Amino acid sequence: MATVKTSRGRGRKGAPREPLTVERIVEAAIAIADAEGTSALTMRSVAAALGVQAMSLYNHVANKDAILDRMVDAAFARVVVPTDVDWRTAMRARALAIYEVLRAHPWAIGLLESRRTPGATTLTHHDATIGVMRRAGFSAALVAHALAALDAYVYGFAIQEVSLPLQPSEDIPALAQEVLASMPSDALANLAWFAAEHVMQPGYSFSDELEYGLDLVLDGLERAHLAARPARAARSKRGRD
Amino acid sequence: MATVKTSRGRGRKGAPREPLTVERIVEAAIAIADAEGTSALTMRSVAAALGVQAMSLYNHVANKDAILDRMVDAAFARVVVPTDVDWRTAMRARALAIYEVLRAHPWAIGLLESRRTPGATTLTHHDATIGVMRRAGFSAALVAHALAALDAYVYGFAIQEVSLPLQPSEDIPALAQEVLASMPSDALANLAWFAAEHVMQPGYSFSDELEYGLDLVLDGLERAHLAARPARAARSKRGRD
DNA sequence: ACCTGAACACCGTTCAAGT
DNA sequence: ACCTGAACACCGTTCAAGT
Repeated sequence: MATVKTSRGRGRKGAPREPLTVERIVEAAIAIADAEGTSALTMRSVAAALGVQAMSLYNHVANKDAILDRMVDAAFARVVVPTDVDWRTAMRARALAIYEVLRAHPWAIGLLESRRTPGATTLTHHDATIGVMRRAGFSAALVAHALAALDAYVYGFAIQEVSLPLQPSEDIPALAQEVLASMPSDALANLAWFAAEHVMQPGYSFSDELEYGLDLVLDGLERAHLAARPARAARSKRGRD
Repeated sequence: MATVKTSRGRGRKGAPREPLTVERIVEAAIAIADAEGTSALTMRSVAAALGVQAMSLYNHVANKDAILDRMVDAAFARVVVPTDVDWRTAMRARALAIYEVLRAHPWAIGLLESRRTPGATTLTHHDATIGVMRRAGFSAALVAHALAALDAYVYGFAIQEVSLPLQPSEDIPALAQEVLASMPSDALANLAWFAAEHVMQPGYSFSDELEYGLDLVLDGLERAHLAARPARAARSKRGRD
């Protein structure tokens, strides 16, 4: 079919300007998933974006699953854990950074579930995170509580936000009206109350809920931390670390 | 190929014993997803389980997406919200029930993300949930906080659990050892400390973390609830409702 | 060593044809 | 009204062949 051979991708010297690498493959895959969603992410589409045939990818990655693993790792590489502030500030910043990544790359949420082999980046990140709490005097058990609770909350919040019926810009009140109209009016009286009282109010935005719950969890952890070691906590107020 | 026509699925009277319905299709789809995962869930596999051709399904459902929507709705139909107990007991039971559903049907977690059209069951469930808090005197804003925080936590916890590297029965300590051995030993000192101190301890089970974080969130909500209406809360201690 | 055409065994879905 | 065979335009992946 295609009788014309393009010379794109080749420099003046005749050598391939951009040789195919795992990094370039993952980069192209992320760009496609960001722009068109995971359903558009196929071996053929990734290859096409790189000006290559689908089968060439198999020279650099084992299969599509390997690409998905790398994509998650690459996305989370952007989450930095601040180490020069107190644990609460650091863990709060980390949670918000993870949330931003999941917002920017919604496909990462769906992929979290199926990826089971943490990359080097993920391991380093967790090491830094644990370090923040360890230096603040957290017991290993409390570190486990904090990691599980904070990550669960952020992941789950991102999931909820993605699965909302409509984009933020669209008319949520209108949808609420329509849904309510389709049912016996008194069957969903509480939902109607909630919609009228809250969801349909002018400034409503689900995203605003993120920090409320996050601070709820951080409050609880702080309380547990102080209860476990009140002496040292008081001592560290005046002095080092 | 298949020259033998079976008479299974037909009663003695010659009439189809189990006519194809949306309910039977969804039921079969759930059974397949539970047993073999979503990757085994195809129009052809669902049809085969019902002793029918793939194309017959289209007489009862619009497409595969419609089946997925129905599956999520059917799974969550099993979550009941107790209405004869105080709000905290009710919301705690609801959270644990949702968690149980997500554990029993791990495919539901992955589907949560993409399903955007709530069914009648989902709406009724939310109405009952809002009712529990409304009757306890929650403001609409606090109801929103509670719903977002609790659901985020439970969904996120289920996601984390599914994405754990290994099944509970397998040897997590062994994996931890292997991972640590593959890196420079001091590069992941905090992770090593955490693993030795906590993950590799005999009784370790990630599932145990669920209730800790759940109670953390419930504590925070209770505090907010009491702070917002201390007078009425005290009054309801002695008396009606 | 890296790239590729052709092919395989699958998908979801359409359509015209059967009863 | 409901079921179906054949076909379409896709998938991920293998393999033998090219350079």
